[in-house]
Amino acid sequence: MSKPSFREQMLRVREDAIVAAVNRLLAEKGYEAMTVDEVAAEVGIAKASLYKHFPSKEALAAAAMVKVLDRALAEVEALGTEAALAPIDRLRAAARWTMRMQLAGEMPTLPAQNSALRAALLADRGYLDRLLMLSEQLGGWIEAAQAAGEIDTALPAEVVLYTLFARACDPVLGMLQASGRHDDAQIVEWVLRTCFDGLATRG
Amino acid sequence: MSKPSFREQMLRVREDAIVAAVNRLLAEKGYEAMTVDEVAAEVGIAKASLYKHFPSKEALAAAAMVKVLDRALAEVEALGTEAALAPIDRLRAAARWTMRMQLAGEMPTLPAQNSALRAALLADRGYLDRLLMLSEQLGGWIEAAQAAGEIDTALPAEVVLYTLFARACDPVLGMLQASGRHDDAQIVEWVLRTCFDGLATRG
DNA sequence: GTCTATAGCCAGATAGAC
DNA sequence: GTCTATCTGGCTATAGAC
Repeated sequence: MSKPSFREQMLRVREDAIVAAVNRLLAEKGYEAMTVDEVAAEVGIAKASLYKHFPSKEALAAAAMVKVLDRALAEVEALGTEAALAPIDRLRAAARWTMRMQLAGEMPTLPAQNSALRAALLADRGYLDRLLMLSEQLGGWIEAAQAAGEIDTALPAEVVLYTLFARACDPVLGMLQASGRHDDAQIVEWVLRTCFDGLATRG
Repeated sequence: MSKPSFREQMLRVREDAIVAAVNRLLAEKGYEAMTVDEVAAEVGIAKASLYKHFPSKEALAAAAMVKVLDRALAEVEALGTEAALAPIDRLRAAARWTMRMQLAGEMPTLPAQNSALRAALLADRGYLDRLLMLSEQLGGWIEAAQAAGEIDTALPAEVVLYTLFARACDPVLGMLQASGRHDDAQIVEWVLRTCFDGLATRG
């Protein structure tokens, strides 16, 4: 590996800024409502310059989604090294991380079933590879948690996995935050509780 | 009340057809991705004719949302008359109904935080009135369920209410349906279980 | 690689005949 | 009220100078 030149570093920094802006806008308004003009304005460059870095709006969004998955994979890897955690507590910690991300305005919502973005992501090898890797990591924890009697064995691992992905975009977080009556930490704990313990009384 | 004329009946039937088409398209692709041309094509009339019935795309969507709330209110009213049901079972039945609606492709997704539709709905008295009425009905059941020890009292009623609304649009249902490996009834029961009983083992 | 300016397209909304 | 045809604006994407 040769040391990257100054120009290459600048390029990388700029592209990171672009991806960060896209990520924020995706989280705020979703793919369809986000415009390339807004992205350019937020980064502070001309729209044409964006297209020198990314060939299309879809590629822009895909890069942001890949970055989110990379962050999630890093988080999961870090959780995996904490030997003291029970499998269900790893899952809980991962879910807590996604919820904090969402409240911070940095978690793009899942693409709707029939979105132009969805088609682009399904054709993106980098995205699919990371999604698969994350699914396998979490799937391993889910099976371990079920084997340890921590997760309901009446639920297929697939259902548990999808539920965790969906909770990363749970609109309940935003609704509670919008009400302005609660702080973020409290909101996260409530939603985590509904996710893992359910609405019904435990007894 | 005078008997409606034939013309008025035809008008009503046509507008019902329009609202039904909008409802289906909203459920399928969401507000931003739905086009007025598609609505017109599905109803089988010219786009300009649509605008004789509804002044804008937003009004079109709002009418569909109002209709959904009316159906939900009717369902809730019917559940309220079944004296044998415990409060939590009323809530469960209401949630089951929304999930079946979603799997049938008839439940529009909640408008995103920053959507043009959201602003229109917040300015629509008919929508807000119905939403409030539904919230009060469900809120009453939630408090009764908590008083009876059926719903976790560590959760504010507000959190429970928002969670039930959010589960009406839970993407997990669509993901499981898309996998094609399970039938709708099974999917509903799994998601209901995750909602009320949580992912963690009970016992 | 950055910019300004604009092409090309598509969707919401409207005009005007019938 | 229905239609065909069109207007208008905004959005993705590109041309071309520097």
